[in-house]
Amino acid sequence: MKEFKRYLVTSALPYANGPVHIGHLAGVYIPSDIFVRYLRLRGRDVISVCGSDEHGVPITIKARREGVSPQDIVDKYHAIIKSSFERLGMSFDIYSRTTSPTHAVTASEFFRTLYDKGEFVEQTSMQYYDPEAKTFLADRYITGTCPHCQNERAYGDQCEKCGSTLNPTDLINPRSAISGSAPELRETTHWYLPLDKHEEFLRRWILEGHKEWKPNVYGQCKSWLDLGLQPRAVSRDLDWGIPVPVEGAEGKVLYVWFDAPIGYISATKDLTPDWEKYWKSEDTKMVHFIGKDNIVFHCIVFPAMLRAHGGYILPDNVPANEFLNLEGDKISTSRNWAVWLHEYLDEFPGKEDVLRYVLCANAPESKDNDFTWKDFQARNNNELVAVLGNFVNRALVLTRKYYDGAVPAAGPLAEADREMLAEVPRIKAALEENIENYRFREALKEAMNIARLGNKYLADTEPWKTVKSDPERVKTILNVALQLTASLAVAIEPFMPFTAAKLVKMLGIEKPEWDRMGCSDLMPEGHRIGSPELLFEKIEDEVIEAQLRKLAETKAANAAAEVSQHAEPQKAEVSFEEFDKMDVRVATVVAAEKVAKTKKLLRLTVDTGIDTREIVSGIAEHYTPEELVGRRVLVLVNLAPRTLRGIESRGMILMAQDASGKLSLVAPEAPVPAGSKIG
RNA sequence: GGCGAGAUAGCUCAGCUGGUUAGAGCGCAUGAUUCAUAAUCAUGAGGUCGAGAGUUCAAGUCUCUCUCUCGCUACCA
Repeated sequence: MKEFKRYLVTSALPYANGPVHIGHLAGVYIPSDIFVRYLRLRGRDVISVCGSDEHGVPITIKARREGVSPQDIVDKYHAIIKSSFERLGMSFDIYSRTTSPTHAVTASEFFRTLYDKGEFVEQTSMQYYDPEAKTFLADRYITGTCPHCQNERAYGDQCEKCGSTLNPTDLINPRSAISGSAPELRETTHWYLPLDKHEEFLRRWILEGHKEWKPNVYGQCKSWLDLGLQPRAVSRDLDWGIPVPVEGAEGKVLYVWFDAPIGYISATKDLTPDWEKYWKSEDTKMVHFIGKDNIVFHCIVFPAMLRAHGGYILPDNVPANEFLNLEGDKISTSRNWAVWLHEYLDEFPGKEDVLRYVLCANAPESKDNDFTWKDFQARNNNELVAVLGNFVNRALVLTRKYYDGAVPAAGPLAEADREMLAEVPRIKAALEENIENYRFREALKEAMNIARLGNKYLADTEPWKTVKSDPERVKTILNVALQLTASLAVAIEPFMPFTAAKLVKMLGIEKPEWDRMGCSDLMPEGHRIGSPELLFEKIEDEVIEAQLRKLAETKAANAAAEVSQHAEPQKAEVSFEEFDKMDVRVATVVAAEKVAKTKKLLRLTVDTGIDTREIVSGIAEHYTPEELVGRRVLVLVNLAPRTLRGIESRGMILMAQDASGKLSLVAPEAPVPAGSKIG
């Protein structure tokens, strides 16, 4: 096992086009904060860096939509994210941003170094250009009609209605989102990082050198490597971002995914002049905390960048988590299906640790998980209140009652006392083992075990009874119980820093060092404890119901929005002659089969009354071949033939589509023979 | 279609390189208890470990096939 002298912990840079929600917290920030708080408690040399990711196209689009500048957008969300992190007790050593001056220099120099070393490939391609706005258009800036579902508001990279992934040139009737004019194809040159050149190295480094990475991370990397790596563009034609530091590259900026991870480096530079010690010494352990959507960038692209640059260390581990769902549905910023951190902090003042606890206890460490308000309530009431809060309260109240708040002296230890005290070092070891291997939910369980065992210890020794028969014995019991509360204060600190601080204050001691956990002199004899307060309070049903109502309202609003959104405006008027050109017929499906190696395509043989012909239709996700045979359908028979997957498709089956994209056959109400005309 | 991850008690999850009656927390039932925020403690019920086949003296754990969920990727009206 390699010995490291210091740690560099990075947490995924939140994208500054919206606030942070519980999914981000459970996946990235809570685990990261537990890890660094633990390392600090152990006296390790550790720095934790993070910051807002503020470049990229989505921010410019949001700015345009709201009629403000991209800078306004990132200023707004950077402030919200930064302050909500602070309020949650995130203990970054620095929370920076990628619009900082340091970052501009760092990212620029990084690019230039790779450029000068010849680590890039230059490639010219045809891209849409807006002649009116005099700018190349990013994929997202081009709208047009989706060739698949005819949605007229599809984007150049994706149709949000049918979910298809598109290229800008796929769009029918493309338009610039900036000026509305028709874009033209022009040549543009970009720089590409030839990942294929680093493939062999990455393969060895990850697949052979890091078998200990989490299965989801390792598997995802293997999947990418086995597919074969392709050169990846690192520049974009855009006016928001870090300019490409090359002569003649005016109007080009670094691709956001190139500059974002460099943000970790710039943040470190802003934090300490000693930054190179953390980034360039082999005895530094670098750990990237991210969500599963970032695996490829942190395990493949960024390491390739660092290696191409030279002089930098690579991550020792990338403990990516899976996703957290909310009440059974995927969290979505655009659909407002989320519990927003800043809203939670306002609505649940003083309950920062409850959220931290629940999100850690239920973190999606090995698979996607679900956050429910009912579970949130149950964990608070049955675990935090009943187990942790209750144990501390019992110990402190008894001490006040019997000894007026002064720690009693321990007499000779009985078997039960020794057994109890011996548990703590065992728990301490388990905590260390689990945290250092990124198993935070298991670690949290161990920390809670101190309180659990404490409750059992009190139930077994029954000081409230013994006090009448053997008051001397009770002194020992409560002394032991108080030592436990002090150990507890250290053990829970990485997970629940606010509660730990409150507990330390109630005990009237300094925060004990990690290695003193389990000692039996943490609470010295005669020391006066402070006044007991409750660490946690019950959360009533009404509070949970209110949150559920809020989500129900969101759901209703989304449904309403979807309906209005999809009642698309009427298309341009057509003459009767134009309409009459369409030849729509009733036809009967005589045969149907799946097109091999496709997910959506069916090859249909239909009797149109005119002839029997083949039509390829993308409805395999909505209809099975069996249920189609014999069905009457409407077919546009004089549509120009098109060849799909080597099959000539002659005509189009008419389908109705609902808001969710579900397709439904359209057929005459009464049986009408094949070949009947529609019109 | 290809690839990856997951599928274990009502719920959320542990189960390392295959080895005695499959574990934990919560929930549930019963009992005990009252120092404590009706909190706690004990006991118990509850699982053909997604389905099927195979390897083995022995499989939740290895192999193959299949099903479902999530993700990546390809193809696509």
